[in-house]
Amino acid sequence: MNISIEKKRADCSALPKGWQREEVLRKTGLSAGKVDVYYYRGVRSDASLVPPIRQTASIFKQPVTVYKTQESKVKTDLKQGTQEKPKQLFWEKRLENLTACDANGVIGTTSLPKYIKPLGPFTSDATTIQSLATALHVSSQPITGQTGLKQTIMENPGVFLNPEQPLIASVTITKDDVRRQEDRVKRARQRLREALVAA
Amino acid sequence: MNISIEKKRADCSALPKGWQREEVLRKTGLSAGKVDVYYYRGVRSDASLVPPIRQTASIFKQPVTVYKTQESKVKTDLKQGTQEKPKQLFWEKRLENLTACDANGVIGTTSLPKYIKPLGPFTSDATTIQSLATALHVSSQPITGQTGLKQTIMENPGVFLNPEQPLIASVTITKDDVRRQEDRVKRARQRLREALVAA
DNA sequence: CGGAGTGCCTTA
DNA sequence: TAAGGCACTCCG
Repeated sequence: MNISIEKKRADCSALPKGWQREEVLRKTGLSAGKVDVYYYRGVRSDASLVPPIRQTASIFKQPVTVYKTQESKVKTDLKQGTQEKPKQLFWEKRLENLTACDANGVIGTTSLPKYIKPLGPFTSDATTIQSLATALHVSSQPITGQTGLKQTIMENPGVFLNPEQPLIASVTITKDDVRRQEDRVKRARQRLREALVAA
Repeated sequence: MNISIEKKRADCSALPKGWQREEVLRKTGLSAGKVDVYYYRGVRSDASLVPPIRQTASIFKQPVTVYKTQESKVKTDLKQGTQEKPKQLFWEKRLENLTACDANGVIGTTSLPKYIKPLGPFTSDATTIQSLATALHVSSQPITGQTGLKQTIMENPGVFLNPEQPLIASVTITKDDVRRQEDRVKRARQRLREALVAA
């Protein structure tokens, strides 16, 4: 019995981060036996497309905040193969014009620390923060930012962006940074205590 | 204002008799601007599908034989376009096993003159006669029979049959043929007169 | 109209 | 001559 592999999909070190190479064997016709090569880019983290949301699960007697850690798998079977649906590469685009608000209007605004530099096809700080916050929330690996060459990424972000990192330039957090942040939290807590005593 | 033709349906000399070519412009999507080409075959005369029939029209006080010279136009709108109903190409098939009869059984049988040769996907003389009789009854153009190559037509009658001609090989009726037929009618009338006198 | 899969031209 | 890369067909 003659066994031959008809489809083979794999990472490939020569490719930019997040890309895969697929080889498909032609099975019929004059060109049967030839191989077609296809390149696919892995999906960027899209957990944020199903954001944490308040909804009522019937086993609880009150609303509960739930979130999905991974996309539910929906498959469309076309012929014998399994087809993936197209997905949004720059999911941050969806959140571009959304802001938190209450009855009095928009709640605060945010700004980036000076050592966090936006990098990618978006320019607003809000978009950068969304990207970073999602990475921190979802990623199981260290957050480093984009480590590729800025020029390379900016010329063709669809190809060269590292899909597993947020839209910021490479960044290093030192022990000092951590210590400074701990101090800041400590001071904020102290002020809160004083305010409660004074009230 | 930019006017472009979205649908264009026309005869095409490169096509077999009775076929039309339609070009449809894709208006949206990735392939917008491309053209899909469809081929349609004109309907073969199907007047015989509404055969002459005895029925009562209320303005007459007795049954009257009526017949339709052309199909009544029934349109089914599918989406925004006008869809035609599929029609039977070889309508003779419907009549294949029908014969005239009276209380005593089948009335007579028919046979073809030797110079009328059946040509098409049917073999019985009865079918050939139905086809020929309908053509003589309905057609406004001269009946010549199928003028294409017999082999071509037989290999793919659905494509190469001339829809405006009956299922007989090309035939020529000479002045002599007409004169012989006139003589035959004259003699039959003569015999009828004699029979009536004798009765 | 989209997409998988094949035809076939181009390049070296 | 092989591999790459479009164009195109065909069918859902």
